[in-house]
Amino acid sequence: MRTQAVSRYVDASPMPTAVAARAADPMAFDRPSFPGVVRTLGAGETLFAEGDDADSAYEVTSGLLRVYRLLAGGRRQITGLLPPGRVIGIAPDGVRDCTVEAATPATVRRYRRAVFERRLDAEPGFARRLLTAALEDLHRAQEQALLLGRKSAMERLASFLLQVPAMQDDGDAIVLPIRRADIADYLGLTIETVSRCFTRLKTAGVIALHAASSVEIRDRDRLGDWADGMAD
Amino acid sequence: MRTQAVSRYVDASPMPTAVAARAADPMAFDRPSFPGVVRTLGAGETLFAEGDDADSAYEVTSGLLRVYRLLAGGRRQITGLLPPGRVIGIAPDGVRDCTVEAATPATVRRYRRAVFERRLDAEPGFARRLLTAALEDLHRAQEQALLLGRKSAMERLASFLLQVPAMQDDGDAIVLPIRRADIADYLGLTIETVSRCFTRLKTAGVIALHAASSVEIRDRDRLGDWADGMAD
DNA sequence: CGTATTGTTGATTGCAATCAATGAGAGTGG
DNA sequence: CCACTCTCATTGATTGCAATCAACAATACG
Repeated sequence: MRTQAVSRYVDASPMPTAVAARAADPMAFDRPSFPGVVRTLGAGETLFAEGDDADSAYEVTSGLLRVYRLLAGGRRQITGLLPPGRVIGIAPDGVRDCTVEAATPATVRRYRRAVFERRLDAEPGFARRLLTAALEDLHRAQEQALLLGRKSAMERLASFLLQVPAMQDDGDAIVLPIRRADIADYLGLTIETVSRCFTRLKTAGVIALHAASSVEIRDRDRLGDWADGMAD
Repeated sequence: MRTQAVSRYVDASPMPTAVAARAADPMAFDRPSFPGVVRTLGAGETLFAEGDDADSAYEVTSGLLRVYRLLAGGRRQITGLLPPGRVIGIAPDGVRDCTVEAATPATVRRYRRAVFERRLDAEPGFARRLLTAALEDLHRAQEQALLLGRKSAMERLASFLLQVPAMQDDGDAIVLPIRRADIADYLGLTIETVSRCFTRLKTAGVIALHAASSVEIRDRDRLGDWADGMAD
């Protein structure tokens, strides 16, 4: 039952089940010989900030982190929304180049620089796995550049909704774990524009909005058309 | 002499001297045991295209490559401009996710997948160097996202001019190896807007335009102010 | 020297930002 | 349980920046 799935999310965990499952492995850094220390973050809590000394890397184990950079006048660009399984904070030069906060209540496993280095030397293939992960991040960054540089507001939101399956409950019912402000800053828009685009998609019958944070994708194909600028 | 430096660029190589120097090493993949095959590209020539099978990686050895993605309606977003020393094309999944062309006449060294793999296994630390390079790319991508998502046209162009030292002749005389169309597609703008911004910076006395491709930075600090939105 | 390509400038339009209220929940305390 | 408040989201009116449309200028090139 869809409703049940949603309430399960609300009751127990900040992330839908699909994500909890993903959290179980993909990267799975934790090893007895290279222990990660679990840290719990409340919503909005900062993991680290731009300019800080970087002496650890982190793997997201639950919740959602937001990575961002700030500009004069308080302008913010969110460059990443990290679901469980993603790694953040490897900084060869020792200084943080972005700020990371919990967008929802979250947990991470922390790996101290020394432990990380030791493992890079001891475990052949570890650097390679990290390389693959970094290249995936790079691909996502490229995708975001395309979105920010060349897509209209409607295309941005539609692309976003299609790309969020990371936080998706199956059955096309999505519970967005983040607020309009985060979506706006991720898409390079304002909250008003994001809201208007939601309304337009709803009016077009492509999505249903049960609550501000509960979106149901009614017609995935047509949403894809919006994302590609093939609809109007 | 400044003029000499510029003419040296025009006469001999598509890249100014500073870059030729950089080309000598930073990454320096070439090893007798892991040979890279040199390939020469004419201006506009394609190295590989989105969707192609990926069986090689490349190191830029001269010139400038442009990395881009396309959207419906011919919209193009350039996600990277690669000077000598940069590596492109490592694709664990075997499929190209972007197109790479020579923005100027260029040369690259090609490393076949098999050679690359062999080296990853044989040379400890190679994967780590690649990881560091990928993380640097990631940082640049983040910077670009900030620019595309939150900066005004003037801020974008000013940031671009300050960040191009990769192609810079010392003495603040820059010969831009690329056309307005490339700058526009890199900055998420149109050529008209780029042109207007150049004119405004020139009128403000911050830069001088000797020719369309020859820009001289007259006041680096004030250009920095423009880049940060602190000028008007 | 003529043609093609690239760059600049001007006029106008249009999309998203900004400014300004209003509405909808969630949590609190009476 | 119901005001009350606080935060977040939606909607409306207007502005403003950059895109588009349209000439025109400059440079490269055969």
